[in-house]
Amino acid sequence: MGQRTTGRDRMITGAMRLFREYGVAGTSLADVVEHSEAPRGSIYHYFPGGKAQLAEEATAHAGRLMGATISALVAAEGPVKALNLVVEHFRKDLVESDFTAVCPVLAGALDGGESPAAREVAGEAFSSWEATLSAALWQHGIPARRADRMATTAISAIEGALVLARAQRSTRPLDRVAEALAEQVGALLTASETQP
Amino acid sequence: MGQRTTGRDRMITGAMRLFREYGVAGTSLADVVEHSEAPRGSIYHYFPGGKAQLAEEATAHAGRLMGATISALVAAEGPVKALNLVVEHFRKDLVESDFTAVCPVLAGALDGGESPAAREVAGEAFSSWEATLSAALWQHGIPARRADRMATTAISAIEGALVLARAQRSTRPLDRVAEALAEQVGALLTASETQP
Amino acid sequence: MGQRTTGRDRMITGAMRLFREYGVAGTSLADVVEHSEAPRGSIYHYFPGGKAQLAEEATAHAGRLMGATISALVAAEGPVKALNLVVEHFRKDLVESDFTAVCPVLAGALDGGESPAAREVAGEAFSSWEATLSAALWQHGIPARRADRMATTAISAIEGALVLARAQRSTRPLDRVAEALAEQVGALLTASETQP
Amino acid sequence: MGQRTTGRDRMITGAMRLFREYGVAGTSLADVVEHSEAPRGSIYHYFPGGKAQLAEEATAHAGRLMGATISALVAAEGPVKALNLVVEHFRKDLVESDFTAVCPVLAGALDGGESPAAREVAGEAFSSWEATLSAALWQHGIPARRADRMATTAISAIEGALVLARAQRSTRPLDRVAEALAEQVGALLTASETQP
DNA sequence: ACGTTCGGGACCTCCCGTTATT
DNA sequence: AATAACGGGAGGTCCCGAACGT
Repeated sequence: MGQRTTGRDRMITGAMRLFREYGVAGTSLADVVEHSEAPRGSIYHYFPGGKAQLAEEATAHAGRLMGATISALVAAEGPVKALNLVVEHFRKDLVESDFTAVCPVLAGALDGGESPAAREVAGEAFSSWEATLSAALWQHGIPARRADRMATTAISAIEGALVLARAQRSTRPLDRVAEALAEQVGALLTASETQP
Repeated sequence: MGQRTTGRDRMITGAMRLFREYGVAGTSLADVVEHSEAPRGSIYHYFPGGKAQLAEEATAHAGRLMGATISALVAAEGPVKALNLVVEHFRKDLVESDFTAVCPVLAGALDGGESPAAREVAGEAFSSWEATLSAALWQHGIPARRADRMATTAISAIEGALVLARAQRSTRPLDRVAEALAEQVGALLTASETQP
Repeated sequence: MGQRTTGRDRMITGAMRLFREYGVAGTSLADVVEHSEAPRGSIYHYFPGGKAQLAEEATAHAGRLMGATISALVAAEGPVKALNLVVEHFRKDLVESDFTAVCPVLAGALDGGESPAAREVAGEAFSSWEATLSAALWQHGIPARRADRMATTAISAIEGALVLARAQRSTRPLDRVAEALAEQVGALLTASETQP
Repeated sequence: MGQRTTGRDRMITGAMRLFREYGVAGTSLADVVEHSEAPRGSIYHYFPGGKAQLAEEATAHAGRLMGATISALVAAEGPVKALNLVVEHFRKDLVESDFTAVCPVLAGALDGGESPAAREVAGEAFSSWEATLSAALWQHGIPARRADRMATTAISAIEGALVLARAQRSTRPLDRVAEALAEQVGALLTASETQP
């Protein structure tokens, strides 16, 4: 804490921001150093693994960030409201970037062969999100199997809606998915309360 | 009729195949010509717009293909089974490619600035799929607003599940989403039947 | 006479126009067919020798055109006024093209190895112009040796002034050369009259 | 001091040498790196502006070089002999290159749109040469207006004669222009001495 | 340690010439 | 005969990784 932002950190966050807009393959290291205001030659010093390592760490970082957010939100607000706020978070980034920024973890997941590790950590991030969400649903009385299905579907639908929203340059997919998820999760919750 | 596959066609399908595995930016035109067994120098002849045009046409082609499939399936099998078969279709490609191939339209939607047109046609493809699905749901008695939500959510969830499945190297996300969609759509349909 | 302009002619004149602005190497055959409104595939039919032949013929054509102009002018107006009108001619093209068009023959002379023939015909064109001018000066009483020097210098100075004018985006070099030539040739003529 | 020739310098001088023989458009960067024995990938490092910047710097370098030569010669030898030596200089390069090498600044001036900056610096180089020469003539008593005319004409005639000499594969145009310029400038000087 | 300078390679563009059509 | 479809090849851009100097 209180740790000043080092060049390495700036590179990771800068890369994250670029990856979610242009993808990993669509982002050059020159772009990263420019948007990070970091010296050109430092990248190999900080990331001996090169672009692959940078992609991996940026994906992992983004995965942890969003994972922490989800955990905090479900604990504080419950799963229904948490999902809404997560969607809200992505929608904000999307709109502010003029419908280009999707999700850095999605970018890592779709990296084409350059960084198998990035794909792997993306998978782990998604798994973690699913687990957090499923656990919260289960704690609200939803059977485990059904909670797993709902959690995976929610994460998938949000990530997918981001892609649709980017393509259509509209928040409509995101809005609709948010409504549908709220309705479906709400239905599951009321059902679990009436038959304990 | 009986029109033999021309170099141009082979390039589009080859590009489609590569784009869904490596993304647009992650695919080089050299790769395309190699996998298409098409002449190196003909790209510019067939696609004066270069890679951007190729990405646009490949995305459009994939969008129309899947659109036609969805239309046929919902007409023949009804929305619930249609969704299951669509998932089946994507799952097959995914597994056969060792968990790398997602959806060409998704690749076009995420193309980073190189081809705005590809993103646009991806958006149109998604819209068309949503419309087809929503119409089918509406014809089965589901209110329009709810049908729209469900259609968008279904497409989003499937596309998103593909990304999760690729990242986790597992069909589990796809399976779970398929089950959840079947359940949710089924619930809507039975509800609409009981209150005509 | 009355001969309609054929595709071949349009190509030569179009090439001439482009060569004097962008040079031979800087002009693509695609540009030529575009500015000539001639079909793409015709170029090899009309000019089996390809770009080299086109450059040669365009240079030759331009050389003959200007040669005829010089001949006519010196015959009708005498060498002093003829030189002025020749400069006038080049200046008009230069200004109308926003200081880009120099002389097609100069372009042919500077063609880099692509077409040795173009360089050769450029040399012949220059020789012809020099001869015409020298003969005219001699006929006005100037000694042969001095007439040759003057003719070569005049042609050289005009061609060089075109380059300077293009680089400086100004007609000043052309204007100064015109004045200097008029003065020098005038001096030679008056000198020859006084001591026959 | 004693600074060894770096890759960048070798590239500029190599480019200069090629440009004056094949023109800017007729010279490929591959040729430059080959004749410079410089690494292939360093071009963009040394010249971020690419070929345009290389053309600009090569033209500027050549312009300064010849400008310094002219200055030194007129100071040491006077304008008449200076012009003769300048011609000598160009003639040497021309003959040694088997009548292909003209003047790098002329090449920059004729660059077709690829590098507007090269054309501009060529214009400045010519202006500088003109100014130096005109000043020298004025210092020898020739009226300013006439000195300007003579200077511009001399530069133009030499540059033009180079083109004629290249086209005709002969030094004759250069020789004639040298004689004519010597005669004309000599006449002006004697005239200015007799009427102080 | 840290950062600049440098090197090979591969990307996309597109040009020129030839081969099939009409 | 005249044109369009097509092929190989090279050009310029620029990227990523390593070597060097500070």
